[in-house]
Amino acid sequence: MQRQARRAQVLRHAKRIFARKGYHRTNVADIISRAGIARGTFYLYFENKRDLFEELLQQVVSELTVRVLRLKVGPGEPDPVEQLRANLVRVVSYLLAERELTDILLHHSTGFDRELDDQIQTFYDRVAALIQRSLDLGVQMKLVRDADTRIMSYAILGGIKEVIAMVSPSGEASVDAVVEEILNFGLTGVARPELLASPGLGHAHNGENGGRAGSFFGPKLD
Amino acid sequence: MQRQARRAQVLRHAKRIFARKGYHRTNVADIISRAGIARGTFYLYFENKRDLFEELLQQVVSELTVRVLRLKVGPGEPDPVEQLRANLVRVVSYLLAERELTDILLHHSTGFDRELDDQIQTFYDRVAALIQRSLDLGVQMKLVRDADTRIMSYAILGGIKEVIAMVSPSGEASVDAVVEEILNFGLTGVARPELLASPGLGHAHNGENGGRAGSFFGPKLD
Amino acid sequence: MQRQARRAQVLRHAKRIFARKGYHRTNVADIISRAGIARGTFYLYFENKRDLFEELLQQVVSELTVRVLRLKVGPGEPDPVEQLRANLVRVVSYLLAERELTDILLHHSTGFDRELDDQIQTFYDRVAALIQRSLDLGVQMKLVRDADTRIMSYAILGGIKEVIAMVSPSGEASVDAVVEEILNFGLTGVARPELLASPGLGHAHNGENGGRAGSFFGPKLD
Amino acid sequence: MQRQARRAQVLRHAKRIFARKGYHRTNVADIISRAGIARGTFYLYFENKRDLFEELLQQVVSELTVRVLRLKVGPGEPDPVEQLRANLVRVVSYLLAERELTDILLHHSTGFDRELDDQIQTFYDRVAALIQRSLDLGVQMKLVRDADTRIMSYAILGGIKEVIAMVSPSGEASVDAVVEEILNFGLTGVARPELLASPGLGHAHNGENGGRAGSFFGPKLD
DNA sequence: GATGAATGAGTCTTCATTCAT
DNA sequence: GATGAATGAAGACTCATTCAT
Repeated sequence: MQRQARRAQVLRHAKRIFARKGYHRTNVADIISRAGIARGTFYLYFENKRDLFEELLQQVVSELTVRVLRLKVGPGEPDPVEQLRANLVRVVSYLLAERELTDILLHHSTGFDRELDDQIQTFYDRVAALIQRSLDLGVQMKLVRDADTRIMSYAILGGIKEVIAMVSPSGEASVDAVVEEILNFGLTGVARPELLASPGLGHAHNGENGGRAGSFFGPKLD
Repeated sequence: MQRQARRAQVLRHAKRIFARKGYHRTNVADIISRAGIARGTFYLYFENKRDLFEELLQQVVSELTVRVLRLKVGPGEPDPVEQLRANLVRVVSYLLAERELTDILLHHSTGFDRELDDQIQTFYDRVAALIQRSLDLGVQMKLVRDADTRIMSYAILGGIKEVIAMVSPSGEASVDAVVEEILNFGLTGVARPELLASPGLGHAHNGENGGRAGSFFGPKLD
Repeated sequence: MQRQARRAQVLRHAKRIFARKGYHRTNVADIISRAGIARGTFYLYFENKRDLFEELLQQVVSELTVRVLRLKVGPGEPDPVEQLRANLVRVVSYLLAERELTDILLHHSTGFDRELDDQIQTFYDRVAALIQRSLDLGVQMKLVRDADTRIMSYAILGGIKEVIAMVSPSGEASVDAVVEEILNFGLTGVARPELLASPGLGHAHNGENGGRAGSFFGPKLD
Repeated sequence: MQRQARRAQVLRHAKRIFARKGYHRTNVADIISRAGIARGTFYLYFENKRDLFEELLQQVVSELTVRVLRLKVGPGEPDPVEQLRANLVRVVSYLLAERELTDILLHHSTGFDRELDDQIQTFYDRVAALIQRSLDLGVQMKLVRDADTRIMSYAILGGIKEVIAMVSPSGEASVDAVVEEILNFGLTGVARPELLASPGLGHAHNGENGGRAGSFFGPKLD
């Protein structure tokens, strides 16, 4: 287990450097000097640089995969939104806690390899598929409007990624606050709810802002 | 002009290769062999590989910058949503028309250089700021719910990016369809509008159709 | 003759640049941009860069060769020292007038080519041989001490080169002053003549500095 | 020490090649193939080609610097000429022993770099200054004729350089013989001493053996 | 296991020279 | 003759990986 400890130590240092400089600007010399090991030792624990990087990437990916659960419907199951919220809390808290892995995933997980690129893309596709499934469920339950849930799911995924990317670097951010914003946004968009509660987009009630909403969420073109 | 034509030719080929393989896996040999020019010729038109890449990147960035207009409010100005839609149409149609540049921007614009990275980040921040400004405007006009518009703006930006990234490679997407999905999603989220104007979720006022979404868009925990 | 004028123009500009930067740091682009001609035009007048450089070098070399005359002895011939002085005046005045060529010869005429190197070396050897011949003549006439005239000749040559190199860059220097210093030095070295006018080196007369000269120009070891 | 041995090995081979071909015609491939090392190994020990060359150059320069001592005057100090001789013996024996470095210094130490060029020039200027100081001392002691000691010092320096350059390649020169020739030449020039103490040439005092050299070391023209 | 010296394939970049217009 | 775009050989340097100790 000494072996595992060493590996972990190197991974820890490499993680930090990869997060900061990305894969290509990080060289093995950086890693070993930070980790305080010899060049040869590095290759005792990792097949090569790419292998180490891949391991870090798979670490995030699998941690995240574990944290995203399929929504369950049925008697006795928690409210779907609660399930969403719980998913988000698990994901976001991990991402914010593991800022370096997050940075690697969001900023440096692209462009070495068809293989790694695909791996990441597959992960995102899986997440998007889960989101889409939830949406489809919502549509079935008439809770979600009947739109292109595939596009929706990627929009939500992208929103989450970008918010996390934005929030991540700047020190401490409240997981809950971020989750609520994402959740609200994903569910309701930006519009004030009372302006929307009429059939169709843009047929807003006349609210207190005297009819101008009509011109804001105006009629769709299509 | 002969000169400009040559440059354009090289840019065209390089664009394709960079889009496919990214910056690091693309070498000058790839570019020149595709472009059918000699090694020296390349350096006649570009200072170096990075310079060429930067030019492509700045091309997208500046084209997009031009296409995103600040919303204007006031008598005689078009409906804000129309302005949003117009922005989106300009942006999305460009991105879908310039698939390769889009790929470069979305997948390969990170990790060589502090400088280039910053340039891209600055661009995105500018876009997010424009979005946020529109949202703030909406809040003032009581059309947008009063939430963290900064986070919202990044969520929207991220949504757009991810949808474009998903839709771009297939090449079969209609600009209008994509724009409408994004717009609807951004404005109203996923929920059926008539379910929203209820207590519990987010900052919603107490609307008239209380409680129907109770089980799905249920009360926040915090 | 238009052709010769063009050539001369290019040579003039190239001369200045070569003098300043040497052969290797000077590139064809430097020369043509200074000379205001196109790249191709350069090769209309010169076979290549080396050819141009060689021409400049041969220009100095042949000018100098012409200026160094064999000493003539015999009734009616001028005093040998006058002949030396005249040689020096011709050489030095040329070198100081043609500072750029001088710089090229003294600082940048080495290290491209066995051939050019040899050419320069041959030139210097020829000059040294002429000097040696003068010295041998002097020895015959019992005016020059009987030493290794070959070494002497190179010492004189080196002295001249170094003095010219030192004097050359700093603007105007009097040809006559330089010539006299060289001549005096070459003929008499540094010692005060009256301390030497005794047989053998180092058997100085007791001068006004009370005998310490004896210890200064002390007895030779060999 | 293993490291130093390797460095020394590379330096040794590089020295030989640089001496033979100069800086520009020598490429890294030459050096490594001679040294029997791989390309990468070269850069393990030297930052780049210039760095290696600079090191060789500084090696000669500093060895020589150490070997040239300021003349000391005062009771108990050795005879000044002995000190000169000792300096020369140290310098010349080093230069003849290190033929390759000598070649590099004398033939290939010019024209890559303002910086290196300056370094060499500074070295020569320092040596010339030391020589000048000795001469000034001699003037004070009335042992050296009162002439432009600055020019004299460069003349002496140049003489030494040229003699060494001439003598070095053959490899058959005796240090002592060369030193004596240089010393005699520097001190007494070429003239037979007994002919010098006459009016007419240079700054000679009127000595007792007036006029015998009249026809050879005749009156100056100016 | 650990070390770090050695490796060499891979890339970029320069620049003298050519040649079609 | 003049031009300047194009050429490509030559060379420097990097860095992930190997291997003898």
